[in-house]
Amino acid sequence: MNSTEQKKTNQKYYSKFTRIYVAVDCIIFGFLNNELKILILTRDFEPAMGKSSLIGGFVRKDESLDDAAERILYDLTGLENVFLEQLYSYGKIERDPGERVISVSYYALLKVQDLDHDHVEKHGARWCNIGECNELVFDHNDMVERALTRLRRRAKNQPLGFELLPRKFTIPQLQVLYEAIYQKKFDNRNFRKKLLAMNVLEKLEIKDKSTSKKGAYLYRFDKKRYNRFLEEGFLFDL
Amino acid sequence: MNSTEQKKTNQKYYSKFTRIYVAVDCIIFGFLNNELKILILTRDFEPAMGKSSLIGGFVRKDESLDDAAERILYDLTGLENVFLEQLYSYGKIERDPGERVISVSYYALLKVQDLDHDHVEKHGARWCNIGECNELVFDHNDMVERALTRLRRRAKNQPLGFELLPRKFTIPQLQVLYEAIYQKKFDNRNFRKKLLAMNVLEKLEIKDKSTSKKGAYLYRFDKKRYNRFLEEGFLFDL
DNA sequence: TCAATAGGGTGTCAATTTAACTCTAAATAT
DNA sequence: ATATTTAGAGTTAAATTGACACCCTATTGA
Repeated sequence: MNSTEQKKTNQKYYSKFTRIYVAVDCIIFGFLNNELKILILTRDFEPAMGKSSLIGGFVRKDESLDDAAERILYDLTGLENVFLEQLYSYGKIERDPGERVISVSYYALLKVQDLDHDHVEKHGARWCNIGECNELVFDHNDMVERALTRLRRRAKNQPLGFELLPRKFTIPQLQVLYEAIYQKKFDNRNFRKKLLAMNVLEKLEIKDKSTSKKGAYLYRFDKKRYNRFLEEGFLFDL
Repeated sequence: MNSTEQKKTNQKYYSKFTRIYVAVDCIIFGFLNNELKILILTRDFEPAMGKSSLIGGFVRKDESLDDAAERILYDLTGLENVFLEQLYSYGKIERDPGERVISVSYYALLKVQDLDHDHVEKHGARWCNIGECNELVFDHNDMVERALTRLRRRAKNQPLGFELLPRKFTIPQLQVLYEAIYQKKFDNRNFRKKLLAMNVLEKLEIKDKSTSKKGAYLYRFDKKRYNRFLEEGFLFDL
């Protein structure tokens, strides 16, 4: 059997089954005004026109799931090389009242200072505080909740937090971020101690004075040290 | 706009997009002969006829992803109410050479003593040791690896291990299971200590003498105590 | 019947890790 | 110069973890 015949046979075999619309929905996290937020938009199409939803789109026939997620993220934000991870697939029959649609959710961590806010607003998207966006369409609230759970777990074992801050950041900034993620205060001495003990930060000789008179030293995440750290099998836990 | 018109509009909107075959593949774990194994089968259809693969099938239009996974598991094993959790979705364009297929993987934990082995064999499935089934079709090896990683993580934070043993089991049995899962030895005193400290086991007044002359006490997992335990926010870690 | 065997069951201690805690230093604004 | 504000550092007690060795019990077969 040659390749063409092969394909024909397959298509015949597969054609007994249903094909289904597959969508990707993104939970896009950002850290603004010392708060953890996600991007949402108001739907300008049916079903559920006028309601708030996550940013999503359909998977095209010439792209993988990951590609689709990257494309959707790029279209909205203009950003590439953003932290993006698949989360969970939602497949209830009636989850989208319009049609049978399966949705694969992804969550992204943006450095908001890289963002062109006008571009985002032009697409009708806006930032919504975690915990204040409970009125999303379909099963999007479940998606957000699952994303938060995942983020909280991941941020304990991997230095994910850095993905939400500028490349250069201070330790107090990082602490505020972690406090926003976990919704609780950390002891600053212990936070600093554990963080520096991991030895994945490079201290710069510059201070950031935007938040204090004294000024706080800037640090940079050192990916090489982090990789060494992973190979040695250590665990990151704040 | 009434409901029928609504649906029509949606279909028109959605119809610009591609529909895709969606499959479910199951990584079915079992504990036999003191080893952790998974069920695989030899494909009797194209593509990749004759090669080994996980157990899978296509999602039908009248069932959710979870339903499809349960159905596939039931058809092969005749079992219901089995531990089953969604794992990850695979969406590379060429992952299945026959057609564009997206696969949502699930992993299951079977109590093998509940299993009708003839029934399973009639379906052409067989048990394969973890680590000895590296020659699976498509991306199924990735699926197995991801399932193992997940199982190892979950088994630390939830008493998942019980799902792979009979309802009544001894502590040494459980330890052997955990050693098979993590591929390392545990200290039996520490294992027992931590396990019993969680207070989710009910000790029975019967001994199992199948593995020793002295006999080991049987225990039963106490779901009520476990739920209380979860509500109090404790963590299970061996 | 008694000795040997094979696996089951138990407690302590040292080392490490975690969590709680308070003050001084630096820079700016008044 | 003085007041204000945030950054940054070290100690100790408590809890947790991990290492470690011996006796118990039922069976088997000499």
